[in-house]
Amino acid sequence: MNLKELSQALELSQTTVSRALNGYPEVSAETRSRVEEMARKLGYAPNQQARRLATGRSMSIGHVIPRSLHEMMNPVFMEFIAGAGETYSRHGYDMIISVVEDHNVEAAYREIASKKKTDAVMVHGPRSSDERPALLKELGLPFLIHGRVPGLEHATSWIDVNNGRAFERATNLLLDLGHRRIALLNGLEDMDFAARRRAGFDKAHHDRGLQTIPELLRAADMTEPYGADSALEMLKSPEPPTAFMVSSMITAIGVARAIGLCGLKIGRDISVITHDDALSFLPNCGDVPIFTCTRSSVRDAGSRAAQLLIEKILPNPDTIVSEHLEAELIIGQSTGPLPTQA
Amino acid sequence: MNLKELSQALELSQTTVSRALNGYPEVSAETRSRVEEMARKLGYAPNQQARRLATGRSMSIGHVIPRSLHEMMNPVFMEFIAGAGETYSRHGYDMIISVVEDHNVEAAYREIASKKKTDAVMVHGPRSSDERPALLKELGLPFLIHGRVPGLEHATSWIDVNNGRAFERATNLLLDLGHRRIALLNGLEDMDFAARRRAGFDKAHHDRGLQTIPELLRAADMTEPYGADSALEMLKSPEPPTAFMVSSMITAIGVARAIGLCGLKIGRDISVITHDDALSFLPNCGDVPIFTCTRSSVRDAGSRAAQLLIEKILPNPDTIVSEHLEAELIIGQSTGPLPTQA
DNA sequence: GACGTAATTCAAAGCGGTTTGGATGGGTGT
DNA sequence: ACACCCATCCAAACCGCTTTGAATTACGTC
Repeated sequence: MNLKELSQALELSQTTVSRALNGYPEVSAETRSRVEEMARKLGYAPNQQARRLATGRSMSIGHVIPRSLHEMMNPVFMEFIAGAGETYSRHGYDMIISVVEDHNVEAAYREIASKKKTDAVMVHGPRSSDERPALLKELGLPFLIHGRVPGLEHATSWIDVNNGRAFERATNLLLDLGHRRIALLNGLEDMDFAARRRAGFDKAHHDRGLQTIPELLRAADMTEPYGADSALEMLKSPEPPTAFMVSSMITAIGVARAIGLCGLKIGRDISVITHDDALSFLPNCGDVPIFTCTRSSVRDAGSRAAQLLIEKILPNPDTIVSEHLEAELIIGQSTGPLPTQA
Repeated sequence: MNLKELSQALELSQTTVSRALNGYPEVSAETRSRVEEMARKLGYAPNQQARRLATGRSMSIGHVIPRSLHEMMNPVFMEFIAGAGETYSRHGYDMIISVVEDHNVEAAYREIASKKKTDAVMVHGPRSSDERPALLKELGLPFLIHGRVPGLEHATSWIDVNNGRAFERATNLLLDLGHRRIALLNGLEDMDFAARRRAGFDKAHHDRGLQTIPELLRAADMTEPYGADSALEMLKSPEPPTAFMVSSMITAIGVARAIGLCGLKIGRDISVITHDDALSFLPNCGDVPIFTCTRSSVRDAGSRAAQLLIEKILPNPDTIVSEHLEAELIIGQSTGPLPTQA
């Protein structure tokens, strides 16, 4: 069932039928309803490909995921996608996802642009120095970044958690509780989000005239064993930390395991604060969550990002929009005052 | 730069240029290379939408994710997607993902079919009674199931881990070690994979004339707190289990936490075997992995599924292919013989 | 009753490719 | 020298929709 057949069944021109269905004003109300009814009866739906060709809009948004990024951010990324996906479909957009090797990212974007595959792209996991914004500008491909690229805060559109502030506040909480040997298990610090968390962590110390402790600072892919192994090693060292700031729930779970293995009790002997992306399969809620955390729903971020892209950037690709999401600081069971030396 | 312009620059017809680029034989080698060179020089790439309209193939595969499924399978799902995505792009296919509310799944498929959005779809997380295969057949949309629908094993194409056998073997291992009070923390048992795991668990018992213990059987969304809360409750009961079979690493981590909270040692006091989907952010490997597990890479499954869909099913939509993936049973640190009563 | 205007409707021209059904021309066999 | 056959290449149709520009009809006005 295509437009031609439908218009013949109605004894109307394709023009009129098309206009009736697409809500153009130059169609009488009566005709429109007649068309709509017939379309429903005959089960007509416009061919997507044809419409795309005719309008020049692909009605889809691209997500290019570098393999390396995916390895690291896997679950977080999926949650973002879920949020974005819902918003896309509400607006009639498709989401197309390309998982590519790192060295093929540029080629992937070029292909999207030259073949006119999508109307815009979402950029994930920006690094402190990231070449994607320049490339996308060159290609004329509208985009929005989940995160920020330093130096391009005012030149690109983005949505980002206020990572610096979140980690500064969390660190201050630990300092207020008396902790002075605080470990930081960060993500890889060439990632912008990790650099900002590190900066917040440092700032909280420096503002009180305190120094961070080099032996207690780590940066790596945020896996569970990373958390466990690092924490184990630190806890067994001559001068162990009394608290941990952790960049991911997954890693924090590893830290908790290590603390248990050392026969210590989390929240009493050792404090832990983690960033919590509010992943659906790792709920950390309730009156008193397991982990004290800085929380910001990455799913909401995805949803909001999609909305900004579709409503602000697509209609006017030169618009620059940016939005900060503040993380909540939520007190759970994993923090407590510095234990007094028994 | 479109085909018309390119052909003018070459002083050839669009037909010839199109054929040269698409590898048709009726073009001389010389002409072909001349065309290819010029195309490269001018940066020509065929417009995706136009090609789709002309060929009638969308060169894309759809994944419709019901919200409920997503909640549950989030990380596993993402890993599958990653595997499939790589295979897709190698074959020139796009992956389009729709996250929809459960009650909109049917509508989503109907839309894909009527608008000709994708050439085929991948079906995720089949339930013991699942209406999607029938719908997709009605719509004439080729598909492959990741998992199986009971009763349709020979009527549909699928790829699936041999869940029954995996859990049967794992349960036997525990029984061999002397365990007689084995808890099962399963996924929701209206999901086919969970039903099969349950069946394997039961079979291992029944084959030895043993009964499973109703109080020790649970089925729920496979979150971390589910594991922790269930295990805690069971361990504190008058007749606690001595071993756990768990359907997901995430849940197993919760179990491990509960064991720690009870002051017990995993592998010595309490044994745990989990299914391990080989998620990249939860590596459970090394010489002696943390968890004894039944392991099957869901990423490989995705990759293989995509391959079957593209290479077997698309060329001939009536083909029925099915493939079993065997899970490895890997001994880690979380299992040991039944402790002798001290 | 002629005329300007607004409200509807339509035929046809794209959009940018692929594919069908010839045309053209050089080489071969007799 | 002639018929015939490939090897190449091309003009035009087609995919199914949107949109431009024009035609038709209806209506109120002077």
